[in-house]
Amino acid sequence: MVTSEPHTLQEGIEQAGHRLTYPRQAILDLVAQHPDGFTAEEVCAQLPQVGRATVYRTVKLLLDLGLVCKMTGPDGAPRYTLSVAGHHHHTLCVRCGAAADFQRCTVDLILQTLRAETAGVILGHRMEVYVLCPRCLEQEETTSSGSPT
Amino acid sequence: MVTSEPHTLQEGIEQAGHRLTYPRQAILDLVAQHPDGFTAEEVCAQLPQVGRATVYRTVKLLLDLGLVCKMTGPDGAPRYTLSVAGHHHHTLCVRCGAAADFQRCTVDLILQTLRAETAGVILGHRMEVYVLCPRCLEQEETTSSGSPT
DNA sequence: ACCGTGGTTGATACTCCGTCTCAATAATGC
DNA sequence: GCATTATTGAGACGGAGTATCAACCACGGT
Ligand SMILES: [Zn+2]
Ligand SMILES: [Zn+2]
Ligand SMILES: [Zn+2]
Ligand SMILES: [Zn+2]
Repeated sequence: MVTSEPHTLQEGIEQAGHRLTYPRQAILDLVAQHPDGFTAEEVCAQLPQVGRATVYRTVKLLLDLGLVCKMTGPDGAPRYTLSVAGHHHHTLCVRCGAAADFQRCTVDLILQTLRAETAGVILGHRMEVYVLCPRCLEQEETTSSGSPT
Repeated sequence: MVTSEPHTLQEGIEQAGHRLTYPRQAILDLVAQHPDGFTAEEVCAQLPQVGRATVYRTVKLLLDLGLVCKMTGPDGAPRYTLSVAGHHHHTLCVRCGAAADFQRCTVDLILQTLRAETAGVILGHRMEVYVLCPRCLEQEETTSSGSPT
């Protein structure tokens, strides 16, 4: 079992037969430091030495390799986060964007019902739960009671 | 019960105190003819006499009034469809874009679990089911068995 | 019917996000 | 070290939506 489940982004890239170049390494490092998720533009901003095209390409590569997940904010803004194994979805903080996984996907129940009702074929689904994360919630409360401008 | 539940887009617009102008009327008519859903650009294309800005503004207006729903395709492309009363979601054909409602949203079950687990606050959710609609499914089968190029 | 007010329009410029192009560059195998 | 090939990055490009702003039109008051 040499080339099984990659445990790091680097491994994933190399196992897929892609070169681990400097720009990629930089992006991977940055991404790994943001378990809460990130946007492509955030990466661009923090790595001015790396070209925008390369950032987008690398994110897409990670996406194709299943190493990161693509999420959609309330306004449709795309956001990415490190992927975990297995079927899962995310909660997304509407304020800071922090993402968290949740595995329990009882969507299957809904799909079963749908499958029985529709003559078409179900291919997949998307689900996102929008939250105010504990940290932002706390801030919100502090602000509203503290300094009522 | 004079100004209750609007039954047409026109009524909805007027009840909200907005003028029912010609451009709007044209957009509303077109939208009403596309129960399967539509994109803003489709409307633009079919109504060259109406400015793009107006199309986008009107769609946004309908959205704000809750008369249409905004969906997100697998690739993130926005699409709109006439709204129905009550909490619901949509199935979206990945091929032709046709949208259909489904009311049964057992997402609540998931949310209950999440609520118990998280210290944050759940504000909302998004869910879309991607399908190959009956019509497209049929075509697919016909094509693959009929002309194997 | 006329006028004034304010909502509405639409051409255009602009922003944002992401992709494409293509010559220069870096990694790899020999 | 050299050829081969993947990768890079500056900049052009494209699609989607918004901002601007002068012209316009619907409507209420007279
Ligand atoms: Zn937060
Ligand atoms: Zn699921
Ligand atoms: Zn279809
Ligand atoms: Zn729901």
